[in-house]
Amino acid sequence: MKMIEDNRKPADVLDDLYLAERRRAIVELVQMQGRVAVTELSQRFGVSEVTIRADLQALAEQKLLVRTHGGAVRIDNDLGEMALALRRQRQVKEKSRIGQAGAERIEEGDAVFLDSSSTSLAIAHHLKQHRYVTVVTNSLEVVHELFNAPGVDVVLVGGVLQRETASFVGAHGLEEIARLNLQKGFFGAHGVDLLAGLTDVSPDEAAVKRPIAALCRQVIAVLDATKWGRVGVASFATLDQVSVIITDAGAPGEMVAAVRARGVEVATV
Amino acid sequence: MKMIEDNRKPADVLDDLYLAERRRAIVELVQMQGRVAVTELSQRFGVSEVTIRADLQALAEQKLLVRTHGGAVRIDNDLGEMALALRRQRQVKEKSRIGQAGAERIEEGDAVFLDSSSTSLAIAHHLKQHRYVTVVTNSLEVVHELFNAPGVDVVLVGGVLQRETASFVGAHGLEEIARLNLQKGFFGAHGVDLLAGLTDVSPDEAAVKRPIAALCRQVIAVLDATKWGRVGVASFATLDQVSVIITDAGAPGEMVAAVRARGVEVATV
DNA sequence: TGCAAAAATCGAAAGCAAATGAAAATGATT
DNA sequence: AATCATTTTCATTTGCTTTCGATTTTTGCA
Repeated sequence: MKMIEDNRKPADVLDDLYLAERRRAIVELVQMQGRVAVTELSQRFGVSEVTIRADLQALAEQKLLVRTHGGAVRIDNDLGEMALALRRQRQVKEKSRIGQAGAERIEEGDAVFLDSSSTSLAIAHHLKQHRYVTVVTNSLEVVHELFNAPGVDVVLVGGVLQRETASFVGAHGLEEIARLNLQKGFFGAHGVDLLAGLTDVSPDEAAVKRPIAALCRQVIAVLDATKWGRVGVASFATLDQVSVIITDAGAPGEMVAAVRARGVEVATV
Repeated sequence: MKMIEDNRKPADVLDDLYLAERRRAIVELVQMQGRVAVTELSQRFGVSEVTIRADLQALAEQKLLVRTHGGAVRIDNDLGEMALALRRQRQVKEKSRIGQAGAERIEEGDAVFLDSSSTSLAIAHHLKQHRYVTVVTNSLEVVHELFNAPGVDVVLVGGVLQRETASFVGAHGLEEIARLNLQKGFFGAHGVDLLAGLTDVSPDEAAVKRPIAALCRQVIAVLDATKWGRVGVASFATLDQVSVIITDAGAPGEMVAAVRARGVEVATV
């Protein structure tokens, strides 16, 4: 079914632009919207479709956009493909209030660690507006998320690429990280348990997190309710190391109470 | 009504001043309004349109504005992102062929280094089909390119993110890299010179490449023709360290001969 | 599904008015 | 008289539109 747009909007029509102005505007539009139609542009700028086609062809030759039938689309930017490959996890990011709560605990001047969990990614998303923050991470997605956040310095812990988690393992360059004075470290985990502490399903991931957790003044675990009581194969931090657990409503009351009794702050958002 | 200026021109120099003043005013107008029309300027300054056109042409040659039909618009010094995208598009064909030639030198089982140059990215592109290859890099784009190449193991050299080049600097984790037995290292460069060797414009980048170049059995420089004879601020390898230079037709013959005389293989694609 | 008709989109060519540049003429200043 | 900014004149170019036949995509129907 086709959507019929009622475009009776004379106010939106940009008339009498110079060629260069119109083409600049087209590039801007295509950057913003991702796609434009010849008809739409023709109406908006008050010129014929032939003229718009000439514009699009010229702009396509300058690699400023990609021509398609009926219009044009944004040029495939460097990191767009990766975003596509990892789209599933990104949707989660939008909804997470845990990320917001985590970001609120980060102050100007802080140096923090974010691991490769989806909750860390959510924190990174909410960090974009911050300034004078240094983020240390082993997550490719966190780097991607913060690539356009000029106020945030990003330090990536190198290593071998794990494609499943888009992260790097192998503990490369820990000596340099150790000099960084990390105030807070945010760790997702597969499970939290009184005995096993924070655990991960991947021993490699755990091997990266373990020494970094030891470096952080505060270890902050970010866990949704389902993680309570679960245990993964590899522990990377004991409960004694953990300062704060950020979780959502639905965390089992007895476990929360037990954890609090061990001196861990539990924040529910 | 015509505006008549009472111009008792007192001295010879003031004659030029009036012209210069009008042009300065035009530049100011264009900066403020974003756009000006020839007719509008003609009326405002009380001179003919031909004169205004001469003004606009002169100002356009000085890059103080952009000429259009009927007027002129402000110079667009907007997105650095776009500039980056454009820079990346330059000489695509040549770089692709250089990348192909570089990729052909990589065999099964090899461990190679790729730096954060666009030619290295081209090599990565042609490496996608290879198997049992390990790529060490400090380039975010190389990682991205190889993310969906399951036959290629990727090791990222960590460090501080440089957004302009999408690379990581700071020499994190070089000890681990040193254990890797790198057969070949591919290095783009800002210039190649008999005395300075391979040079880069960024000291930080050079600081990463220098120790890695020292680790590689073979240092292979990948350079398009424009790089010959240029020198950047920071050297990262002497010519003696270089085994092969891959370049395109158009490299200056004398320099190529001189480099060959120094025992460096030069491959032209 | 599959295929043909219909609709949308496209490129080339022709036409037109505004804008342009080149060259000669004007005019002011020295 | 000489110079130089400016103007006038005019043939040419540019930007745009309209038209029309050729494509491509979508739709309708089996």
